[in-house]
Amino acid sequence: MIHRASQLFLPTLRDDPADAEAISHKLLVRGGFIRQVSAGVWTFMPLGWRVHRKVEQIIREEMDAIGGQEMLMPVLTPAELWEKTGRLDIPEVFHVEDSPYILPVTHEETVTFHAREIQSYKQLPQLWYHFQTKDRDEPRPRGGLLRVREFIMKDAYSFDRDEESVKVSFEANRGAYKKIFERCGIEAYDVVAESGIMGGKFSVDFLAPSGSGENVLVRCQNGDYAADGDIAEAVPRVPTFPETLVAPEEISTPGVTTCEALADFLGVDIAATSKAMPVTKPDGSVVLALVRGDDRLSEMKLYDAMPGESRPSTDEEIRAAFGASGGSLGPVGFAGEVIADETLRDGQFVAGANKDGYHLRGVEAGRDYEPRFADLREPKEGDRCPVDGGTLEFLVAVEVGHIFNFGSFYSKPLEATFLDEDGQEKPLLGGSYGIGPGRVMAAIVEQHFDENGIQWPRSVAPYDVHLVVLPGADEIALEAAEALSANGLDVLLDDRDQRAGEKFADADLIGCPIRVTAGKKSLEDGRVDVRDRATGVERRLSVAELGKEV
RNA sequence: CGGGGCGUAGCUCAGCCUGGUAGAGCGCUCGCUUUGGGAGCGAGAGGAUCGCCGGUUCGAGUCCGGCCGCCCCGACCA
Repeated sequence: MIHRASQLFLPTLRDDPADAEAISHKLLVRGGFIRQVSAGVWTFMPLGWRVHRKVEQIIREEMDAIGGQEMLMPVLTPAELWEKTGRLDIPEVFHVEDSPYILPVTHEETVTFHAREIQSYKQLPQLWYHFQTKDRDEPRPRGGLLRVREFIMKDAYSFDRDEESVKVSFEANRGAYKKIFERCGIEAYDVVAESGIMGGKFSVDFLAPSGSGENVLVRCQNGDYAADGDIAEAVPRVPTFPETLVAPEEISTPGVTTCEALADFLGVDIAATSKAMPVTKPDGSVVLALVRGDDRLSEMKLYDAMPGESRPSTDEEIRAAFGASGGSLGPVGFAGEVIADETLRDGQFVAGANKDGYHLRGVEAGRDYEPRFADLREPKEGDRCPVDGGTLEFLVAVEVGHIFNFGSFYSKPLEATFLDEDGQEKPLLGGSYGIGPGRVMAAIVEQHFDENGIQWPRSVAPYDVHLVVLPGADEIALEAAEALSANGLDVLLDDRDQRAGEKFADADLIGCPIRVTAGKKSLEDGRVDVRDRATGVERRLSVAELGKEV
């Protein structure tokens, strides 16, 4: 197939758009792939839509390969369904004014509505999917296609009879996702996602390292460990402890309220200090979370250690519970519960004395206070791999896929049950598996570009070949285009009346994997120049060779 | 929702501090010369109620107030 650039709606831009920061945002806009309509709301222009559809097709093939059945569920969804599952109050849900409908963020309710037609274990398992628009009133769209308010998602849903079967479905989808990302040319890691907030259900994220993104991927340089930065377990360095004391010793630390200042003031390793973070539970009780002075408290992990709605304590609550202000708080003498990070299990630390302007040296867990231990710290640069002690890398990443085991969360309220072999009526066990092709596009660009533009992997490129026609070479260019097209390749024939430099610049920007140039040199020797976009390697081939070799 | 920034031509921006009748480059049209990495010369068209509303002033793109939109950081994120 041949498309003439002179007839396409393909507005490329010489300058970066003023409001773009992320590479993928800049290049996709400049290359004429996408345009913004309003914050987080985007149009895919002809070129962008071609890429989107290629990504879709890869996803479709891999879903079909594991037995997925494509269907299409509507966007408009009765709010009633969501009322039953308790998701109507999710703030991101768009409500349609003066109507009983909502615009859903995903389709679990709708798919479970249909799953009610499953009657017997004999019909299980099922795997259904569709590509459909999702609307989410995101508080903050950002980064071009990286986070948007409306997008097309491939969401798949599995239904199974028991946990064992759920596992099989889940792993099948995980495998399909790996193939999808591989085929799209994306380096992605499947990592266990934060599960605490979802009440123990299991989910896996696929994180693609990227120049910009909202997630942090923690990865061992030896390749044996990868995790979401929110919940990664990493091995912190061992502190240098001062001389051991038989009992805590009070010291005056006037005006010292941060661990950094404390370590400086006392001349001790900051890792040998402890940091107290009081939180208040719904019943009003104050719990003290304790981490090492050089660590940050992970809210996610604290939630895991102490489920329920807690929040940082107010100044008044702190004063009442400790008799001191923030900056001088510590576990010794505190009457409430203390949850201490594992790093505080051994050794003696400097802690707040619960007396403004004073700290205690030589505070030891188990001797001076009785904590409950938990993993509470945020992993950080310099930590070691929990598997082999190797160096950990912290990479900004984009979440390109999320697979989720939700059990009977939806089937129970929506009464989607089946009759099992033992004659018992049981709720279907579900899983959901999402990928946003638009975000995948952005991630591909984030991983494949240079200073001149995008370098699409062949599998998703808008066209296989960008054929640059220079003056006088129209005839041989057309022959070349037809030879390539006859070979099953999609050709962008740049027949615009523009200078060579501009055409080359556009070709680099748009990023088709192969560029063919027909120009003066072709007229001399009857051949064309074939250049690989990614490597820059160029060779001269006859039209006949083109058909065979490209 | 908190913090910061921005809003002037299709695009990228200057002008605002210090108020006085709106600018540049790119783009667009035509011609000639050029033509293998964003050309040169000439001619030309069109183009911004300076985001909106209000205020101050003889006079507001410029100063003041309010609002809206967009971007970035944070919070949030099925």
